[in-house]
Amino acid sequence: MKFATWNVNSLAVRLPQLLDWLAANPVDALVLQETKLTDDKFPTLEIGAAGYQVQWFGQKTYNGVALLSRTPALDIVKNIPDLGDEQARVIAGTVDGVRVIGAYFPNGQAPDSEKFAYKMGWLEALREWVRGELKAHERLVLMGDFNIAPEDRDVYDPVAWAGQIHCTPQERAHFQDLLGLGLVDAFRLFEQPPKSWSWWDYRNLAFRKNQGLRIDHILVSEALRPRVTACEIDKQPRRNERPSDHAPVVVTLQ
DNA sequence: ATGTCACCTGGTAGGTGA
Repeated sequence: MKFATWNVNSLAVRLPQLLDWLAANPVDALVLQETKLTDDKFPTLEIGAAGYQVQWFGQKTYNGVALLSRTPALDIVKNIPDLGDEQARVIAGTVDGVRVIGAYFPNGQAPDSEKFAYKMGWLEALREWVRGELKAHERLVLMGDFNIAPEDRDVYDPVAWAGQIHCTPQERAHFQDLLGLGLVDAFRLFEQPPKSWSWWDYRNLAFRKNQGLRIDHILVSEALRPRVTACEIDKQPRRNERPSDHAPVVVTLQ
């Protein structure tokens, strides 16, 4: 069984690449972030023709998430219950007995900004909601664009990025809080190439120079951990002519 | 290199968010 996450940065632009990727990587479930589509514009027919069920939750211009799966996803939840978030950032469903949560964490802009305060509140609400989800679902996967680089080895220049957005102690503490609920970073269960990133800025020739961050993650519950046999970042789509700035991350389970 | 992309409004450019 394979699950994956990908921030596509506009599904309207990236749909052909998504269909190509799914044809080459027929995962069992895939969560998308930054679809940037209102619900009436979601390409259900094309994704259905590719052999996937899909649940989606979007808004105008910003954010937007989706959950694609081979088998129908059950018990769908959109956004963190009771948070009252106006931004479309979370979609969850149960796929083949696994609770799958796909999330587009707030960017946070800068540590002294209002957007950072929003990010902190959102992270706290997510943690408390996921705590309950784990009680209800022993087999759980939380994946998406976390907009957090958990450790210095997840940053191409940790000195330059120290204290900057994605790398602040507050964000990293929240990441550790999620692990503390009984989740594990699937990527770090395995030996990985050094300088493994999931996002490269469009600017500054960052991809060509491999200057990136690892901010897209797949966390699995303790019950799933023994079943994880691989976790990889697929850089191939980032080499496309008109790529998303993020690469997909894929986890394989027995 | 100060090097981009996607979206909006309101237009043949500027602002925002990432």
